[in-house]
Amino acid sequence: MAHKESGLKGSGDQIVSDLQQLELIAQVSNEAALRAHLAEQPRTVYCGFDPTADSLHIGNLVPLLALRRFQDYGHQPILLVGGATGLIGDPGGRASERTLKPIEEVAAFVDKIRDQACRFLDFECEGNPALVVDNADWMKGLDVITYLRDIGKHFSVNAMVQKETVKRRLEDDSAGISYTEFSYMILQSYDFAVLYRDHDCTIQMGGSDQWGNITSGIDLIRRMQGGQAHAITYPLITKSDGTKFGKSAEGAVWLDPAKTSPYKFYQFWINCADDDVVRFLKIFTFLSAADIADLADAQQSQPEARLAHRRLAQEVTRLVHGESAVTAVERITAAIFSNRIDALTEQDFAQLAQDGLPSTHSDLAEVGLLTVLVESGLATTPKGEVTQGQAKKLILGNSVAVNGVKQVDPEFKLQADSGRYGRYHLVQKGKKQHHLVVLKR
RNA sequence: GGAGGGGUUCCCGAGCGGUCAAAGGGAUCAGACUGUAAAUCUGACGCGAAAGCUUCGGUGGUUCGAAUCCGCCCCCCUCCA
Repeated sequence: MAHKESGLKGSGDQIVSDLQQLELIAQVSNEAALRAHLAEQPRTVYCGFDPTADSLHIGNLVPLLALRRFQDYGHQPILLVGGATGLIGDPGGRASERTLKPIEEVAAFVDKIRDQACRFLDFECEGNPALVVDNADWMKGLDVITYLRDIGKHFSVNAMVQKETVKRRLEDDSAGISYTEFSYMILQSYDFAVLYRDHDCTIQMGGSDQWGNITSGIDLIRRMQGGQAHAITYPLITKSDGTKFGKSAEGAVWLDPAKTSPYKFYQFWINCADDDVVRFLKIFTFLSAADIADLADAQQSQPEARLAHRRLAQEVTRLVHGESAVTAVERITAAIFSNRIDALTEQDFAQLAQDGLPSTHSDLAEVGLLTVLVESGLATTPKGEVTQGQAKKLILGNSVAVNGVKQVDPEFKLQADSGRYGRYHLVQKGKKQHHLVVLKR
């Protein structure tokens, strides 16, 4: 993903002010020192991503976009994939011990995550091309004696126990922490030290829950190499209603279109709360401060127009899935939420399925509504199972519409000739979930 | 290895021989109101149309009857060694 005009975006420490304005800085090791450091010459910044799943999710966009902002100011970003640390598990941000994943599985995750993350940075540009590294490269060969003598010796358990992430687990009566996870901090610190040594990387960025790990990396660099490094953390993204950010009904919102369709992805953003939209525009888009201020005004003066929401959804979807996905997804959205269903042409229907609206094609000319709800997965219980009972409840609860008409009869059948253009049925559950059923004509 | 405290439905958390499919809260889904928002109110929330069936770490008992009592096993936490 190219994004030229980098490098000349003002003096090197302007990035700090920018991030501050965007509410993207939770803590900084020493602001004055960091600013001086950045202003002096282009620097190298890194952020780590542990392979905990086969895709990144929207929470990972925060550091990814922040790295790109650094790159736009002429600094070099390093993207570290935790092929090794992912095998250990970070105790941070977790109330209890992780289940270790099989080694092969993590290796597969590493590949996917590397590919995904790369799209957000520029690897070709002059001067400060991004770099991807995998900490398995230097951890795999590390033997225990070296680990304990050369690295472990620099860590005081007394200090480690004081770190927030560890402390919380020690104080929790029901959790505790294994030696494995306890050691995570050492590994992450060592990463920083290796990057400092090999790439002159002097800044590490991470979530505010990484603060302890990052600062202990700074300490390690001072002890092993006598160097001075810096830390920047971003706040963990919260939602105004206090629920966890990044979760939708089906769980996390993934960047992988196979796991979260661009349509759902777009819908996630357009559905965010009013109180969050401006903040999200700052964090998840590259819009200028002026544009964001305009959108904020619009949001204030005519909230029902949802201009800010729409722009947010467009921008983020474009960033992650590209321009054509935005077009496709907006076509679906317009059809479903703005137009009337009877205004859709036959081509429109055909296009909906292509654009990524969930759909099924059936060989039958008739199919029961219950069956449709079950097979489409719309009849998901609060627990996450798909059952016929749930389908019936939904129908009886006045929650299901076919081609815009509510159906309250559980025995209702979709028939080809009663559908639009002799085959299309748009089945709707609640206000926001749709499924297109195409029958045999 | 020893002593003590725990493992309950998606999560937290009550229950401690029948009235328990299991209080309460959260999350989730739906309905109403709206703006594809928030807040609020209502309903649903193990499976099943129902009879009924399957749940309270596992297993074997005691009992007419167990999430609740007993034995053994597994796992977690704290302290001691």
